[in-house]
Amino acid sequence: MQISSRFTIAIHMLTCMENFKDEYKITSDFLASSINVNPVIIRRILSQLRDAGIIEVKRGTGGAAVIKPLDEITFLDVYRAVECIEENTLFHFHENPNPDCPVGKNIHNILDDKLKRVQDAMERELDAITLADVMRDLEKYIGESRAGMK
Amino acid sequence: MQISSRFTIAIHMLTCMENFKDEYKITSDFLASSINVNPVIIRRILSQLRDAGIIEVKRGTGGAAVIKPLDEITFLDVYRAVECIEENTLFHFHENPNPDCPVGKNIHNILDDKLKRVQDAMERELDAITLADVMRDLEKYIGESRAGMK
DNA sequence: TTTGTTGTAATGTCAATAGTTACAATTCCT
DNA sequence: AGGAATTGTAACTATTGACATTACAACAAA
Repeated sequence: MQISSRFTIAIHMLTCMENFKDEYKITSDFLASSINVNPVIIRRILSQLRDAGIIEVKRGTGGAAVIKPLDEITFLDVYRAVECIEENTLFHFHENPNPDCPVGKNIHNILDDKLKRVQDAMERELDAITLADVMRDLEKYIGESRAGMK
Repeated sequence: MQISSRFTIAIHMLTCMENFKDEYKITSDFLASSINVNPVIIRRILSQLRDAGIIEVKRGTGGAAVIKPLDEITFLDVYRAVECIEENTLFHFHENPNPDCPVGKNIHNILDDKLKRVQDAMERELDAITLADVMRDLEKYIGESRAGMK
């Protein structure tokens, strides 16, 4: 099973919001056309990012904007905002191991700390990457394509 | 989205196969009763573990057994055996970013190495845990419950 | 040949993702 | 005040993957 595309869509959205903030009004339609998904998908994720305190969204008049310093928005923040996952549930554990079997009785206790180690390792890495890193790379790519056009 | 329970089931299966290898014939029905899932689920995972070279399964007469040293069976081996995931696909990327947008055009290039870092971190940790660790903990728990019975 | 078992196909149920239409609520502009 | 653009959300559908279940052919040993 994969982590849903909501995560990469959310990163894409934030990158657009930052990159185009001075040129365009950032509406769900605008974002939808860069990402190529339905505007309603975008609005749902906008709400999740807003609830996480990462962006603000203007009703009526429209427009969304990042409200946190980019180097304080980690991939983990975005992951937690859009992925409906509770703590310690990256792995789906089979529900009803047989309590009358010595293995079935103890398997949960045995595995829990090990699975947590794995999830922690992943989240540590997510926490070490920020939107500022993404913007830096974007400018590099855009700069290169400009140079190529000369 | 979560990693499917096939993974914890597979670890449970291997633990049972090792723990009961001298006492019982390890059939899919036997494993199913410890894990509390349908025997057909077990047989499918048995096939995957066999294809990965971790166990052997006897047709006709029945019985499955681990054929690798426990400390050489890592969680990553099991994960790869049962999780139908290709390399670098932990994250589901949205398919059609707009190539006419500077962000849409570059977002894949920008994110790919960062997502790979996250997946690598997770796999490194999975690679550091082996079935031998699980068996060691199991014996500890079983020992304690025996002591408690005195 | 009987028995117990594996391997696998076929089918069903359920949950989550993702797409879409529709529209009330909101806000700005004139 | 009225109109235009936009957000927030409900409702519905389609698709996919997980997991459960029944059924049975293939197989191996007693």
